[in-house]
Amino acid sequence: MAKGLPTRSENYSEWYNELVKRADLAENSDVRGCMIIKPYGFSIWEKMQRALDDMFKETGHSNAYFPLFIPKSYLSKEASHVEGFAKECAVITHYRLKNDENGNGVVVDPEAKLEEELIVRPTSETAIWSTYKRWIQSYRDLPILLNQWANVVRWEMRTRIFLRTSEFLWQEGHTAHATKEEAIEETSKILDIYAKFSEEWMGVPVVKGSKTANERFAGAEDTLCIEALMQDGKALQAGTSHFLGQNFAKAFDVKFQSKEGTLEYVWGTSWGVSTRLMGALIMAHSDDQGLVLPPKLAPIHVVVVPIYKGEEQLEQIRGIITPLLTELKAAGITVKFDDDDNSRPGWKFAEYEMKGVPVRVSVGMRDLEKGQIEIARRDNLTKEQKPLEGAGQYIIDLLDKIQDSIYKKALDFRARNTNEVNTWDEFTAQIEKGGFVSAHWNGSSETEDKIKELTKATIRCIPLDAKEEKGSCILTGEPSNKRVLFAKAY
RNA sequence: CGGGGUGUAGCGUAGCCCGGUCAUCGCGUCUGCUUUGGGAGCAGAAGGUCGCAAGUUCGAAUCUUGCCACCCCGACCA
Repeated sequence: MAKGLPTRSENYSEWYNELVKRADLAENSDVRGCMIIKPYGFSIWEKMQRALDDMFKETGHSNAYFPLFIPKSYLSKEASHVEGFAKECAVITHYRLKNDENGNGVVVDPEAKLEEELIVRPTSETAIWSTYKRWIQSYRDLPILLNQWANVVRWEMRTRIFLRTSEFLWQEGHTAHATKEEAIEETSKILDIYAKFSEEWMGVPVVKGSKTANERFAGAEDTLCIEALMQDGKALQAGTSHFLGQNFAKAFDVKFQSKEGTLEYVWGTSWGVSTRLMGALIMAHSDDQGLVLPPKLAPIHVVVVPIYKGEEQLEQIRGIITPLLTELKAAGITVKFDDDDNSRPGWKFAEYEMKGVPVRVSVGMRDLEKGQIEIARRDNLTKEQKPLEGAGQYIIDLLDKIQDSIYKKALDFRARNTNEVNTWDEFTAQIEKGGFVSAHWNGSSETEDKIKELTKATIRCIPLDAKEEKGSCILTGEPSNKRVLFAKAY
């Protein structure tokens, strides 16, 4: 009989891997570094997509689709972009296989070598800007606000399911603007959408900030990000929004004629969140019993488990519970009545806890006699008896309460695990303990590198709301005027 | 690409040192009956090129060599 998970305190990463499998979210594929997202896991991703997509549409963006393959030469047009991605690109060199003459299956046909090799997109800036060159001539063509939902490939050396896979799913927004100000505004507008989504839908509090030069996107002038804190005290970059300046416009020669008649380079942004969010969701809330899902992203909100002996009792329960199911469904709540006779209630309880179903209702003959049902919350594992009368509204309200309470719990966790330090000794000790460490820094990449080398911690971001404060750099003692957020990161 | 480790049924494993009824056990699966308020019990059944290849031997899961795959630790990353 399948029993519990490894606990988080025992072995956090084993707990995570096991949970992903046992909750039916995903599994590793036969291709190294790639994952098979299973139906239950994918339906969570679909809910994420839907919510984000709606927000993008509300802010004037449209979806489009660009090809998986990018001519190799495109990548090299923007210097720092190539440098950032060249080391992790899958390359298409041939377009045909043939039967091996020695009968060993199929082999690459050497006759079918491509004139120009193609790369599998690690991101689409180059494909998109080479297109924008054709689409943009005048200020009237601007802005262009596009998004695409796609898969990308980055040939990672070490992979973790959802957190870092060689192929992952994401959305990438690519916008083009006439002015610098407008592009910068777009960058922060998107960051706000990401933060709102993370907090209100995923129940994961995030810090909005900007990246240091070291952590910036290859080809960006400025990278904004949302950073979340996982239960093991490590930080996770959950989304990024880049101000590209005119870098890609210059690389791809994208100019427009302004109202005044001058010819100017276009300003750009790009932004994305990926299936990594699934990892954030899992690690932010789940416990040793399994997954804990915020109701807004749960594929099943409520599961009803009948407890019965024989067909007759089952039908009796079904009859009495049906109005409740109907009421909940009418309120847009996804309910599953689990009348599978092959597994027993105890097994079902454990199984739905593993899968993170927010609310479980169980009903047996004892309850029917008293006109009540048992309602159990996944997030805090409490259960209570409630009269069947009025249970529908109670559950509807409960789901909101759970959504809220999951967020508050994560917020509280982050507050307890965010610490200000002022000396190097405090710093190293606190980094060792985990969590966000807020400290002064002299602003140089060399110092950041040195700190990383010594402690494995990186600057997750310079928080947007960082207040002016005189201090001295944690490593060098040089003056600094604001604190930045350090952590060990995924 | 460096350093370490592991490959035996769908999954997890014993056996390997010391070659010979050793292919073990648990879970899962299938059939039947009894069960059903926190991961059911009994009885029966199916399921394996012991990672691949070559070698040593009368005989190889076990010894030798080569190859492959995966995992962990490092360098790189959303």
